[in-house]
Amino acid sequence: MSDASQKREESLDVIQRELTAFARRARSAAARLHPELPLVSYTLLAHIDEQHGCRAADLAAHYMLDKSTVSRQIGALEKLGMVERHPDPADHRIQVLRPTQAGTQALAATKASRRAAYRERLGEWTAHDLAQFARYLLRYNAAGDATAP
Amino acid sequence: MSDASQKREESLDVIQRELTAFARRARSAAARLHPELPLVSYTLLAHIDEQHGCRAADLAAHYMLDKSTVSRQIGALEKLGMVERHPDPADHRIQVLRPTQAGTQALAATKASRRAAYRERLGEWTAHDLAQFARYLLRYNAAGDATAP
DNA sequence: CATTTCCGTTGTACTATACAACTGAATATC
DNA sequence: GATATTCAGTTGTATAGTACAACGGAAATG
Repeated sequence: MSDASQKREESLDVIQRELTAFARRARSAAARLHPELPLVSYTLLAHIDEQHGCRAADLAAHYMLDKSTVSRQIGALEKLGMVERHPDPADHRIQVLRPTQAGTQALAATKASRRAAYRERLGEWTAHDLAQFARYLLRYNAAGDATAP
Repeated sequence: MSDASQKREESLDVIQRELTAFARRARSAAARLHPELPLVSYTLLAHIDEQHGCRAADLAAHYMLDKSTVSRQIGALEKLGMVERHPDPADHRIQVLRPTQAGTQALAATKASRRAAYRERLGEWTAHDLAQFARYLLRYNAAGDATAP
């Protein structure tokens, strides 16, 4: 194996290991830091908000979740008063999901507290390094959803 | 807010969002690609292997898992014949965990298949970008285990 | 129409996880 | 040296998140 491709392999191994380590820790850390709005709910709620309303099937597709999982998660969010289901007049099979005011607020609060945590954690980084890291992550995630990790 | 710190905030948001997206997908993708050795078991087994034997408490600390969780995971790995527990003669409280031959093999196989997936996914990247990305991930993960995401 | 396909719910089961209570072993304190 | 404390691991119990399968109603397609 050439020297260059040797280096590539090493980098790949590091990326694999570190991303996996991150994934392994993400949930517990999120649960600890934001008990009021669990990671999964947060993620779904954020997506609903960004899309300005969407269907359960969209969430399932986007996050590779079973529709039953999404259905229950939405149920939980509804019980918390964070989302509302609006029947679509044009197609009675569809429910359009929208964040309630409480949902929007909770989302903003969680987003702010997460941002603060990241700001602290990455406080030593230069703006250039942050921008580079963000760019790499975007590129990585865009590279095909089905291949990780 | 200054222009520079505006940029910082944007990068932080991207990093937060992309890492979260990754974490959300990691489990299902791993389960799909490697049904024979689940993500958690794989991770623990890999750590045991890299450390050339370690204690359950080390695993718990490193992955921020409860010791009961580790205990059960190790139990599962043992039942699969992938790890052995060796009592430490110097301290009878301690069990040194070691991969069995079967464990080492399964680990190698899974590692190879993951590496192949990564190689394909990141095939377009230059060696330099891979190295940079790996560096950032290492730095990120080293920056304090308790703050993410 | 009849069939198929789509959207969502519900029943059931499994995995990963945490917390608490416990056992046994080593260390510290008096 | 006896007692108390701390440490390593197990087990009981509970919970969250998830998948798969079976279903119901609604729409699209033949």
